[in-house]
Amino acid sequence: MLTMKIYDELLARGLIAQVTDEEEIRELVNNGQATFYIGFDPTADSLHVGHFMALSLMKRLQMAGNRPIVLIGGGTGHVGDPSGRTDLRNMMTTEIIQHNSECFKKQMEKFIDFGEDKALMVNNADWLLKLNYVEFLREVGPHFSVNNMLRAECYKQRMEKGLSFLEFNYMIMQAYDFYHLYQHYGCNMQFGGDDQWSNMLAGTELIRRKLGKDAYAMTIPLLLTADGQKMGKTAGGAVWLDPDKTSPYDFFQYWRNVDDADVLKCLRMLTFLPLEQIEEMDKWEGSQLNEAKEILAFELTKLVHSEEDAQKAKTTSHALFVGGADDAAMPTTEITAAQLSEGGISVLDLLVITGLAASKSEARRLVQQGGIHLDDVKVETIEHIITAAQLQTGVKIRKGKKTFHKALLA
RNA sequence: GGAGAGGUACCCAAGUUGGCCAAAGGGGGCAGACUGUAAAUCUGCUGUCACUGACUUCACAGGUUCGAAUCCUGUCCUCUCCA
Repeated sequence: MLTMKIYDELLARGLIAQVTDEEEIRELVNNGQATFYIGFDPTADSLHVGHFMALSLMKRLQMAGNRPIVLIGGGTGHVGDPSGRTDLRNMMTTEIIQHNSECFKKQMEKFIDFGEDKALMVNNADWLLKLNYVEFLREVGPHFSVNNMLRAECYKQRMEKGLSFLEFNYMIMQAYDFYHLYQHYGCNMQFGGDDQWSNMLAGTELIRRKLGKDAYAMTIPLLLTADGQKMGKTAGGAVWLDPDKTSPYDFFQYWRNVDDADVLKCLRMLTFLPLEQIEEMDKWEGSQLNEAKEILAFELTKLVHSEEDAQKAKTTSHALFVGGADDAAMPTTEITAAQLSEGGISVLDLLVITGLAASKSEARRLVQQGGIHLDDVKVETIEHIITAAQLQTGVKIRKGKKTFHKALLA
């Protein structure tokens, strides 16, 4: 087990979905001879769980001696990838793309070691944005068959809903990226989510046609829940890596609450725990899985935030669910004096201010349905008032079974 | 450019003989029961607010009418076929 090479470890962890040439890739990767890239389009101002999986793959490969290139899609972001989407992406302005790229960069530096030429970060805006249309068309256009492109899975789904020419070009841009990186940085491999498969193949194809050289591609399975949903999505949106967008506690809780059916898969794919240890957990059943979930949550919070944050989140989680005192990591909202009226605040207002309810109507419903507890006492009436004195010491609000929030007087 | 179909709430989708429509149904989400901070199941809720009432919604802007998601005009967008 200890001598397991990286490729087989990836395989064992379920991190390989499709490969262009298994033997070659195994060889390259195991011997640390791959210079590989993964592209990240700056579609938001923070990375999310989906990106995390790619980053952790990158890290694994880097530890095995391979050289990663992080490609920020500052250029492709202007076009928008239609893969895996049923609707048109909104066009982003150049300013937003730049801002997002910066945010990505900061977050990534936490995972990947960019020191001493061990890894590279490039932005395809640097070469894509200055392309000349006609020149570009003549350079790569002849190598793509529209007939073939239309057959690609990623476009098929869009054929019914409509696909604009702008998006149709995304594949070509990405192929060109690979070609560019191959030429300038000796990048011989591309990794990405399974939904990127056609785009990645287009790249290897372009390299073969233009240079007569071989390049490889490998995809990671999409992280799906047992019932086929994309992982890392909540009703409120994505689970972000930015602690200001998703607090370490909430992040911890997200993983603490995954389905039984998904725990082992997540442990294998996302954590760096030794496989032996994970296989051990695979034998666990029933409520014992709760322990596995906690390990999962702890490990991931540690990776994404810090060991300290993970410990805090865990302690708080215990305090809230099994009893205990330390609830330091509970999301907290400070109430200002200006938000009080006559020395207090109504439950409804409080719920809205803390974001536990999106509107007063929702807050009212929550209370009426018995979903709100203040310091473990059920709120019986929508007219309930919380006094300034109570806020002074801090009020623990519980919404439903597992959402906790603290309100404190500023 | 021509012909046709269509744009309804978070998503899908009814509703177009004008009032009984804040708008069926499903999904999702939230809450309650059950539980293991799981799944499945059952129940309720799911536009906003000053909530037994009022207000704003059915692509957008106008119009007809006592009254419009439903009728008329214009605009924008999508799909299908033709070019």
